[in-house]
Amino acid sequence: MRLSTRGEYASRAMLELSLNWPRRPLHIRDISQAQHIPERFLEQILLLLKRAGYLRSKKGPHGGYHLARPPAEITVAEVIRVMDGPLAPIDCVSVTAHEVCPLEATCGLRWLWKDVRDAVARILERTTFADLARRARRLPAAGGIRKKKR
Amino acid sequence: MRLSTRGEYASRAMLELSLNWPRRPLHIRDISQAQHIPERFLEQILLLLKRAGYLRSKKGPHGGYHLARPPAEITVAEVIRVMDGPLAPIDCVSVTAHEVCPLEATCGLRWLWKDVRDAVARILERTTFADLARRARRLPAAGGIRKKKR
DNA sequence: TAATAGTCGATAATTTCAATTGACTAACTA
DNA sequence: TAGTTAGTCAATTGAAATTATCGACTATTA
Repeated sequence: MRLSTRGEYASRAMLELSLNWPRRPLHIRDISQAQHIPERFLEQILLLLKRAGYLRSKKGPHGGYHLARPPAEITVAEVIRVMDGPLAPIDCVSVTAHEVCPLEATCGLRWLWKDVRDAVARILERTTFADLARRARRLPAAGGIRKKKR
Repeated sequence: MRLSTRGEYASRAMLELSLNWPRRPLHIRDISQAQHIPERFLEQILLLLKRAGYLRSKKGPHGGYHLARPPAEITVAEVIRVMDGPLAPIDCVSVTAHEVCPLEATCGLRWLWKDVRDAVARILERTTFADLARRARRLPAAGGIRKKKR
């Protein structure tokens, strides 16, 4: 029942970008350092998020990534789905992947996995990156969310 | 956010054993055939469940596996934990794994993953195999058994 | 045009997962 | 007690997914 590292990195990166919103773009490197994500791996992740329409990018000096929409309009569920696919614990219960389950007896379990899927989806679909940013800012904030040195 | 095949097989096998409870033991082969689970793989799974105290076994003719406790006293959460470990989507939020997260900014996400973990745990901890068996029996049973005539 | 910074495809490294194997032990039954 | 049934166990293989890295490329800016 685990979230992939990709999914975790993606949500952390999106949060970092949301904390920065709507200021100038962030470099891959800045996000990487702030969130301790391997730079080249993060590069891939951001590219996927861009292709999926959640980020925009700019090349060259003063380039970088920024959100394509305000944080309040992006849910965690969307981001996780882009990175990891359906939220459902098994396919026969997925809204986005639906697969017909050939076993009768499995059906004794189907409603349960559906309950789980729904519970997870409910939480992740109602939580936006604005919610996350709001709560992140309120924290005692040790060390440095804001980091300006170069 | 996926359930492993192991976890799925284990819960199917436990359901099969619960449907049979408290009659005589089931052979690995019977469970394997009823639930379409590779026999030698199922063997491993049942052994783990036995070692964890959920099953008892008997060798020789008329041997097989049976539940160590009544289905009403075994939750799905327990079985999934035996097979796949903690229910939590990430470790820093797990009740059974516990890991200190070194990042401040991540904490902006921590509460969310905790909510997800709790939601999943709540469902899987309140659902017993007796619940599953009850609902499985009630199904129309498309392939094999016809509904009883009256 | 030099430096910056994202783009892209390929692939390497690692880990996890699913499954298989063979040799073994216990229990029953004829 | 011999023979068969059935679970036990450790080791390992194979495959797939995941995580991560690389190098060459393109766009942008000063």
